[in-house]
Amino acid sequence: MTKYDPKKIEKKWQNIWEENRVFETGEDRSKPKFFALVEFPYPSGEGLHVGHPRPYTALDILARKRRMEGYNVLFPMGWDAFGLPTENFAIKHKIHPREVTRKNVARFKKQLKSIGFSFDWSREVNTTDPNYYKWTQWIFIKLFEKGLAYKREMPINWCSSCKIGLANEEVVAGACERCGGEVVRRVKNQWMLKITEYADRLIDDLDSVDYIDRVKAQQINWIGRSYGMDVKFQLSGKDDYLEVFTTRPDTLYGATYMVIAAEHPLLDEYRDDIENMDEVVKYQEYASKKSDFERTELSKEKTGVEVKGLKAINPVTQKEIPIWISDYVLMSYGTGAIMAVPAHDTRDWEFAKKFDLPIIEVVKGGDIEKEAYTDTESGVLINSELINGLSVEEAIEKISDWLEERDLGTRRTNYKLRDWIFSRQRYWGEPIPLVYCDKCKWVPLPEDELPLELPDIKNYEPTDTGESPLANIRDWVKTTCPKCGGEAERETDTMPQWAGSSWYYLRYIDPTNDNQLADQEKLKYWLPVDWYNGGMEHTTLHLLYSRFWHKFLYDIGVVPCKEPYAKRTSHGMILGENSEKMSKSRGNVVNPDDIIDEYGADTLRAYEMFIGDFEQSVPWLEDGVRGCRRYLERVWRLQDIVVSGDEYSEELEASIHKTIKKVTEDYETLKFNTAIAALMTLLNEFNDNGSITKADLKTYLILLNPVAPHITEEIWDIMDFGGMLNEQRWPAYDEDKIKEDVIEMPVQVNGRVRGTINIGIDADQEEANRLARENRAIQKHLEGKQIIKEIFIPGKIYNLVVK
RNA sequence: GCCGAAGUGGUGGAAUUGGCAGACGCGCUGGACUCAAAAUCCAGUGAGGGUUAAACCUCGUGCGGGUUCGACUCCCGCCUUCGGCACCA
Repeated sequence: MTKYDPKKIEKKWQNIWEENRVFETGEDRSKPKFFALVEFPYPSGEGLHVGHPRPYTALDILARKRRMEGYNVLFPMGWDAFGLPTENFAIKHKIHPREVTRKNVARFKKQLKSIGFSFDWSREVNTTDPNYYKWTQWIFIKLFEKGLAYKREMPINWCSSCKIGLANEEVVAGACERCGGEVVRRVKNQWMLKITEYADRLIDDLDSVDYIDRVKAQQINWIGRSYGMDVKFQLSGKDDYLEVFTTRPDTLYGATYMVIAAEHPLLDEYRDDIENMDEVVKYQEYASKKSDFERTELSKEKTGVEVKGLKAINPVTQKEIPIWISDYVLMSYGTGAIMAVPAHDTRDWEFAKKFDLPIIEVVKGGDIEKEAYTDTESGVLINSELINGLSVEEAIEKISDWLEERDLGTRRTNYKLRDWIFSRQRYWGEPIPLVYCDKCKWVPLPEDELPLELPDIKNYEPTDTGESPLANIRDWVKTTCPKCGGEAERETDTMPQWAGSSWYYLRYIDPTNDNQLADQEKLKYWLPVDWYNGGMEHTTLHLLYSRFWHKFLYDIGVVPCKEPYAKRTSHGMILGENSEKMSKSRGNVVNPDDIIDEYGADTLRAYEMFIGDFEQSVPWLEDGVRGCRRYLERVWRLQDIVVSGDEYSEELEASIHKTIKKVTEDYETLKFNTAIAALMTLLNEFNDNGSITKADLKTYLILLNPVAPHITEEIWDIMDFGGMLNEQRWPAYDEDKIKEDVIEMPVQVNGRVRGTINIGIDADQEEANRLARENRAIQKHLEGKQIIKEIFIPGKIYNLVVK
């Protein structure tokens, strides 16, 4: 027997698969289809680390298995290649981002190919390819035409020393990552997408898809739908009011003051009435330096300033109450103002205690001297004239009706979800294909002018006015209006990286179509994606954005179904040996190239899957890699013990059927670690048995093939089993062959196992009792005791309770 | 802080979803083979007690309570770690 030499056989089989186009997807519509999708990577300069192949191997296993089960499988790969790190690299090293991307993609592709994934490379897409982003721009224009894209003033992070806008990532502890300068919030006119218009559908349609529960929960909570009221508080002595959103109008009698966001427009409007404007402005400056995240931290000390000279009137008590500003109220949620009910809200309570504001209990049950009473679900209203004695639920209804009758409030659904800030003042993104004309305002480019290509420039730094670098190319910016032919200027903002990744799965279906995003018939056959696996870190942004775009495309008749992904699962992260996140700065990054070089791609794949629960994060341990290599060596040596025979060995038959069942089910439920453990167990049984038939080995190789495709193909070939392994049928199992007639049943006395009895699978309690009494170990625990209760679970356990 | 997860031997993890805790692998210990080493093979391996050896007993799934004949699994309250928090992707 030859030596197991992964270097040789892996390259060999990768070439054979490629030459024979084994994994290219056909259009055989008679077969059931299986569209398996993994999140396409961002081709960073660092290349792959061992975290990347984890989800890819998982879905590769499913793709390979489904092919053997007779499915027409689409398993594609591409590049999410626009983005900030490439641009920053380009700025630093004076290399065009296109060139950086080209190199990175080439490296990634070579690495992925060396792992032996069964991707259909003929369908590769790249978001930075003009033929691709033509359609990203096309979708944006459609959104614009349907009124779902609009411009609005939004705060951005502004480095006061570099004079450029910064990504959140570039702001470290309130300072600019590049220069350490102070970062403040500054408003900028930004393109926004109305994802909020789809909020209800994005929640409700989750009922129709098979996503793991924690993904659904995260999406629902992120959208944050709540039912409540907009309540008007009249401004004292003014013909104007301050509106708040509240989910608890029943606590209105307990509203003893109001808090508005530091950016609330009211402050500007009534600046002449405000007696302490200096103090207010100072606080506004203070708040502008904080992110929303820092502002809402509960643990921190509450800060705020009373707005003197302005008062509001509580609509039910008619009492005048003060208005404060504080950074715990955000302009981006609700109306940017709250009615504070300190007795029943923790933050309001802390604020009231600190600034000595009145606290009025309106729901009975807590001790408001000690803390806010917030767990009010079963409470009863007090100190609330109109609704005293009512339950919270009844009180909400009654007071809401009362307010609506008097035009003091309106029932409304509110969302935490905010519209999507779509503009970036950056170079390396899709240009927004709009033109501004004084006469016609914003005008989209006609379809035949797409793609609007990114112009070549030398300097990628944003301008010091905060505009994108494109604004400096006057020739490019100056254009004519497509509508009236007059003078016009191009939009210089680009799109965020999310744009290209919001619809890439569609392009795989028809990657070279020049006339439309994808052919209708093809979309009808392939959609929806049957199984989409990706990281939990993409649950709220990418996944939601792409569901939003898909729904929009459904609305305009481009795609045939409401949801893009029928099923969504999620993998855990692979950590470094020190159990910390792999990163260059921590120096714990493991490169798959090194693993392949030393142990082979099959070992890498097997370890990636055997390492632990697929859905959990887990540290990478090189010792474990060696264990998988040893396992494959043992598989290789099975060749030594093969004897002829087209039937399963009698002694192994039951185990083989059991393993087929276990492996088949475990692959489908992402329990790759236990599938491999079962294969290891069967291998041990093979070796204990001393010999195996050809049939035993054939089935074994097929079951292992999705995990370790190269070694199994090679053994199949050496054994001359005929054809290629990847063309074989997935084995079936026979339930009758697995069933055991007699089982070893544990017998407990007072809940502790004291022995086991061999008992027929269908035996009854009487039989169990007889056998248990015959068993000496069990007998010992029954002597001199009285049986007061017996629990017998057929086929499982027998428990005797004695006294 | 808010939302979502996780916590089991020296170690990665397993446990048919309330029924023998620790499958499978790693590591370690001992043995075989070898001039020797590596590789390979065989045996052992949760902790404590007990025995010449076994049997056997007690404890044990982050911490504290609870439900149950029976809890890693369910309930209540904590602690710790990880993912996300909207311009990293």
